[in-house]
Amino acid sequence: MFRIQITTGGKVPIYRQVVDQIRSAIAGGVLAVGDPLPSVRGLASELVVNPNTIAKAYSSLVADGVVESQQGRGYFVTQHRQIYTKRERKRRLEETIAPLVAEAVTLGFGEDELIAEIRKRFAKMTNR
Amino acid sequence: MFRIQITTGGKVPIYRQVVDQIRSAIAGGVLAVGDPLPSVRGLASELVVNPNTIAKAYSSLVADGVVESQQGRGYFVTQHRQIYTKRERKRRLEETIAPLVAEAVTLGFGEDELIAEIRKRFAKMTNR
Amino acid sequence: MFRIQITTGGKVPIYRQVVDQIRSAIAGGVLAVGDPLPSVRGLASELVVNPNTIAKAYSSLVADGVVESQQGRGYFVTQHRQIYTKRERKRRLEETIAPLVAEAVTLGFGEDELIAEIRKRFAKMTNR
Amino acid sequence: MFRIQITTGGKVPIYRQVVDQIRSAIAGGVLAVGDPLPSVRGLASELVVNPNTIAKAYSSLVADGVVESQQGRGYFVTQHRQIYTKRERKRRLEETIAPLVAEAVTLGFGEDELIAEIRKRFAKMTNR
DNA sequence: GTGGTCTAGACCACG
DNA sequence: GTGGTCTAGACCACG
Repeated sequence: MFRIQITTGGKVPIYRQVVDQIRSAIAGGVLAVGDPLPSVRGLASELVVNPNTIAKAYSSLVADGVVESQQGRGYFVTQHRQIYTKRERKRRLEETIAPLVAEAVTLGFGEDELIAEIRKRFAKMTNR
Repeated sequence: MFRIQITTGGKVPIYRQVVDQIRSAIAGGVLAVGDPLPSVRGLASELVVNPNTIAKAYSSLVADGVVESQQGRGYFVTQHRQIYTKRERKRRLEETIAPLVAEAVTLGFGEDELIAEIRKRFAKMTNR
Repeated sequence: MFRIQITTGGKVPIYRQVVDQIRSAIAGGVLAVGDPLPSVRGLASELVVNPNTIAKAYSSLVADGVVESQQGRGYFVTQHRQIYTKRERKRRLEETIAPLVAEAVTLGFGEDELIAEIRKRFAKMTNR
Repeated sequence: MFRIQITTGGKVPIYRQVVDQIRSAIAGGVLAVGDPLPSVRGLASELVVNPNTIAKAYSSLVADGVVESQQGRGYFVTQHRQIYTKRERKRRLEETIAPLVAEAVTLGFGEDELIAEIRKRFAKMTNR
């Protein structure tokens, strides 16, 4: 079953977490084309956050063409198209990796430990 | 020679970029224990940013125990002590990993591709 | 009710006074887990100082893990986790004790007098 | 024997450490009235600090009437007089204690642990 | 309304 | 010359 989980108090804003997790769910096949998203109010009350926050996340997904709004029925997953060129995707990935590796080394973790933690994170994502 | 480069207009704040790059330089051995950091004012004028922004970055490095400030002399790389508990270090690593994995998946990268990129990053760091 | 009071013109910086008083309030139970801190702007205008000064104080409390910032909502007292290693905690305590003892001796107080005053301070904290 | 020890990288400036330790030595009887202080240059080279820093510390002691300069011979301990009223001394002590106790509690130390550390600090001072 | 980042600039302490 | 603190004020992101 598809569940969104957020953490508060960290640096990542709630709406970003919602966006990222829905994208991940689509990319991972947990949400298929045509599937409905949870309702804005339902999800907001479940996560105990402001409905505006969920609405903002969904709007951002609509703007990116990942989901569409059907008047009065809710939000649904659309065909997800790759937007960036391969080169651009790689550049963005490398840009994100560099600070992570620096942080991990600062915290005293080695290459293999970091990778083990990343595999755990992936496992957690697909299990959900 | 050790140079810091920043990009403005993106979502990563300037002070964060400075922190990340100095951490990378230390992790990669470009900056060794006892080495001075560029002076706050010098770096600020070189990067054309406000000295307060650099001061904020340096303070954050001091809080993590990787550099220290010597009254009236400047900032220096310290002998790296582990100051956080194992639990806290793990919490921080997970907090950093979660958004990265979400971003990678959003960009269409799978687990193995991400890990390959991370290994490349480690290799690049130690080669230099 | 919880009030912060500062003095200017002394050697203790304003942001330090704010940090110390909030710590005392938490240590003494005046502020409990989950309680909000005064808003940055609200406290700044109440104390007639710049909001940046309060923000600096609050950031320092976040770094020590005693409060957390919730995006767009404010700062809240967290469940207190021990984030530093035993060695680091001891190092910090010694660093704080050394100047205190020097000051006490300079003021003409002996070991037992100082300790009596410290016990009084603890008693005052828990009584409130 | 009388030895001054300083730590760099902390928040307490070097000249303050020198001043405090000399005052403590006098208060503790390690330095008696008429005893000479180490020479400015000698102490500076021993501590590997700028001679101006030592000169500044000694000037501050002269200004407070704790030591006196004898032209061409050096600095000597004079009769130390209490400057503050009892009430003022106590007020200053309490002012210093409050943040220490808050810090100790934040770090997870209890009353007895803090006091044990303070006794250790006193022991270290008199042994030296 | 809440915090987060940044600039421009001042004044001071320390070495 | 070096960092440390603080002000005044702007603009933006988040909820």
